[in-house]
Amino acid sequence: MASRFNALKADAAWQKVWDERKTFAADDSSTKPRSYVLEMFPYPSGRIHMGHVRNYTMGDVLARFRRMKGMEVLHPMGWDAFGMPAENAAMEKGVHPGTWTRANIATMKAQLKRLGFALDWTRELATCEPDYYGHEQALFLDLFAAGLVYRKESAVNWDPVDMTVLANEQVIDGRGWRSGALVERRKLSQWFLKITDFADELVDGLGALEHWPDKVKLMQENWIGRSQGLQFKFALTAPLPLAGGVGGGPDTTAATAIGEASPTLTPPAGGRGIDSVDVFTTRPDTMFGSSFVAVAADHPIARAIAETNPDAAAFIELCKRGGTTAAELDTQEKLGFDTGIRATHPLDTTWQLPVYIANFVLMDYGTGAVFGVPAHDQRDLDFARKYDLPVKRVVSEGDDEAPVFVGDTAWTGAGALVNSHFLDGMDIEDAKRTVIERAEGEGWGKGTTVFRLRDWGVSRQRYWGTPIPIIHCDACGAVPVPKDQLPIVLPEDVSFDIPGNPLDRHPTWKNVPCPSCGGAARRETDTLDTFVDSSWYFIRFASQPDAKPFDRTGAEKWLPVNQYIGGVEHAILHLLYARFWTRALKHIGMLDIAEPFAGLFTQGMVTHETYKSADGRWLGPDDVRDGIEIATGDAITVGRIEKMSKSKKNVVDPEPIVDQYGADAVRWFVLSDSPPERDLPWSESGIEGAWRFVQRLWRLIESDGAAKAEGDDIALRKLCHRTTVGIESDINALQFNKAVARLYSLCSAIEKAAPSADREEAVRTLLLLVSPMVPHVAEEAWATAGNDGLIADAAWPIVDPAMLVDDEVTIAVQVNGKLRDTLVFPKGAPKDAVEAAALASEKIVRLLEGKAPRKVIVVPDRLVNIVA
RNA sequence: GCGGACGUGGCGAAACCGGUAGACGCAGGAGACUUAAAAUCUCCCUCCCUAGGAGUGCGGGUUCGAGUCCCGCCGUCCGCACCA
Repeated sequence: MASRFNALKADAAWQKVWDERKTFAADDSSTKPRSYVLEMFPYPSGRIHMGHVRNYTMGDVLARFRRMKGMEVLHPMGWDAFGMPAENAAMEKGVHPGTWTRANIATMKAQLKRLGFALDWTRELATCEPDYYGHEQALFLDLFAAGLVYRKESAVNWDPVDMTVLANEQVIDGRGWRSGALVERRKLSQWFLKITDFADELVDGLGALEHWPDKVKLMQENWIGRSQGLQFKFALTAPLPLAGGVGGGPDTTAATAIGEASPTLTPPAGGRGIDSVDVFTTRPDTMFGSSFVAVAADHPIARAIAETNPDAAAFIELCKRGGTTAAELDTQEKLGFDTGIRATHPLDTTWQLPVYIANFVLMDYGTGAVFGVPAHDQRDLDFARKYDLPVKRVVSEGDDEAPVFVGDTAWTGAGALVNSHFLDGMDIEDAKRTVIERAEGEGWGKGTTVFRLRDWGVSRQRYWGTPIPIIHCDACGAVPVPKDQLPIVLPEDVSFDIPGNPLDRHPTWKNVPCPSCGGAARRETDTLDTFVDSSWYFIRFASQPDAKPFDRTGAEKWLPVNQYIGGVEHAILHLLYARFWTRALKHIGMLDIAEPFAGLFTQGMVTHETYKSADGRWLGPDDVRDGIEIATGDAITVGRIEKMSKSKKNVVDPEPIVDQYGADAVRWFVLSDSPPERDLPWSESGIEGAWRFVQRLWRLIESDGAAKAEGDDIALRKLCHRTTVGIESDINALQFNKAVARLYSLCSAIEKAAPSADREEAVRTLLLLVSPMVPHVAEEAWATAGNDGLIADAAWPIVDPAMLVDDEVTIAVQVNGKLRDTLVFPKGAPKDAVEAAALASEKIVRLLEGKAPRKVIVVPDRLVNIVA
């Protein structure tokens, strides 16, 4: 027998066997209990990285484990294959995005295969192929027919580098999430999905997601940003004439409260001018504390005034120049411009409030106008102090009920209403309710819910995406492409030598007859945001008929995904969109699943030390040995352990590591040590340790079974059963680091044990237990030991509960809570016997010096604490 | 600013419901085997003034007993950000 496990040879051999036998293909018609294990599918950027290896290894262990436990497991893989990098490559290298993407897929697929993942490759899909995106177009049309898709001209986030529109979610600190370029505001006609129709459900549904991290649920909740309050009108004392460009009804670019066409301004009966201003507040209880009204710089009132007032126009310009980054907002002073207009307080028509234009009011939240209550809002207080506006207390701060509020910290806490007429003495919640009821009764306001979430703009001015199946006709408007004409396939003959979208200048693809009237018309040349592609791929994995996106019954057999695993960077975007899409499909009756992902796990990143040369260049791990730069011989500085990134050069490419150590060592390493939700520091010595363990397993198997051993080893047998239960719970909780520790312990115990029948059985158990993690060496050993079939198909060891019971326990003996001695007792020994033995212990007798203990606490089978 | 998570040896980390802190691994040290090296095996490995004492970021508290619970600080990381 060979003394070393030849990973290179064994890996390839077993991968071939799994492939040929389609071992991991999921059977749709199986009657076994089902489990759908899914990792977020990769973007085919070129090569897999360690983050992929870690992500897919975790899912793989779970999938293999569940198969061994007798479940029918769906564990598929595909490619999130549309997107910008392919077009960038096209521009840089003159290669077609499709050619580049498909080559990357081939490379990465081969790399994944070399890691031995138990994937059902028969269901592989790539979102860039017409047999995927054609079905997506059909779904888009279904949503369109259901009224969940609409087109509107709107101010959008325009990324000048990527030359495309970004969703709000894709703008970070005013910059494009991918390009990092400063985002501009542009007006474009865009397609939107009505995610806001589901805003309430998307928040409420989070409550039922027991197996999601609280952190992610909280992030989604904050993102959706539901606020309940009162929307109401302040009447203006004199109508404001509408100047030039602002005339007519509600402004379509202004954000409105969700679910209502709430006008931000109301023309008076005569149809001329603005006579009121709508505001939204979450604190209607504080209405008697208000001292001003403030509108956003781009509010219709502000614009109307700017038409005739140059000072106002100048102030609006000043507001627009203000920065939007965190630091700028923090330091920016609250500025206002008194318009001279006065608003009438709805609860006291003799009370008039000044209307300001203010730089801290946002047009795209609520109604773009607020009323200020300085005593109970810090921002309002800063503003009031600056412009010398009244500061009136309406919620008592402890025992302070004085009407005039002094100090510079607003009181936002609980308290009883004061100085508020009919609200006096109520608590905040009662007062809110009372004011809303009154507003609704008197018709000047309405209880409303406002969301931070906006509708999802899905139009992208790019080539490499799903074509939006719409044709624009001058006579008929936007006409859906008839379903029998799907898929609308991207034209191959495109070039990327000029910036912009090649579809827009394609002569034959773009110009088509109108499906409705037959006249000359143009295809929509925008493509869908790639987040649409990833919003339903998990459904297509579960069911992939040719003629439709999925079969409802087929999909419902597998869905929801039992365990979804991926990076926390998708906590909002992808996961929110997929939750929305699932609800939208339910809404139109295509799928009856409440939530797409029953369980979610967000894994940590793979990190590595960083190195810098003497002259400050970043160095890669291969450039460095024993603290010196190999090329120059100079000493290097070791920097922080950080996420692997090309810019810091601290990337370790998995492929050469697999070449050198084999798939099992890599898999074992990424499962070891660090808890999976935390970052994993990659290290050369760590992978060597993992490789040593694989070899150690192999030696153990080789040394076993030469001659049939006889006899019992009850302790070892018990350890096997205990380890088995432990690992089951570790894997179910995705705590692979703990499972690894247990396996090391079992391995050591077997190595130390004398030959016996139990030891032989223990080796067999160990093999089964490690097989989800290191499947190649496990298969090789399984076959070498003469077992029939694959270990991948073998059953998980059965635990005998009787074997989990210990008959002896070690009892700690403490004096005043400090450990002084230990005693071994049969399990369940009577309290007084244990107490007597503890008090009789030599060490305890010496410590007590003859004094009687004041108290003795006995915890059965655990400890004795003597209080001296 | 708001919200959240986390702080345990040289390092990654364990510790069920408040009950023997540091399992397991990495690095390091000593020894065995070997002509030698590698591999492998055995032992040591929190700190200190070592019959003992101290110790889970710091300071208090509850308890027979606190890494774990409570209060107050300090620090690190993550998310959101003028959200009315």
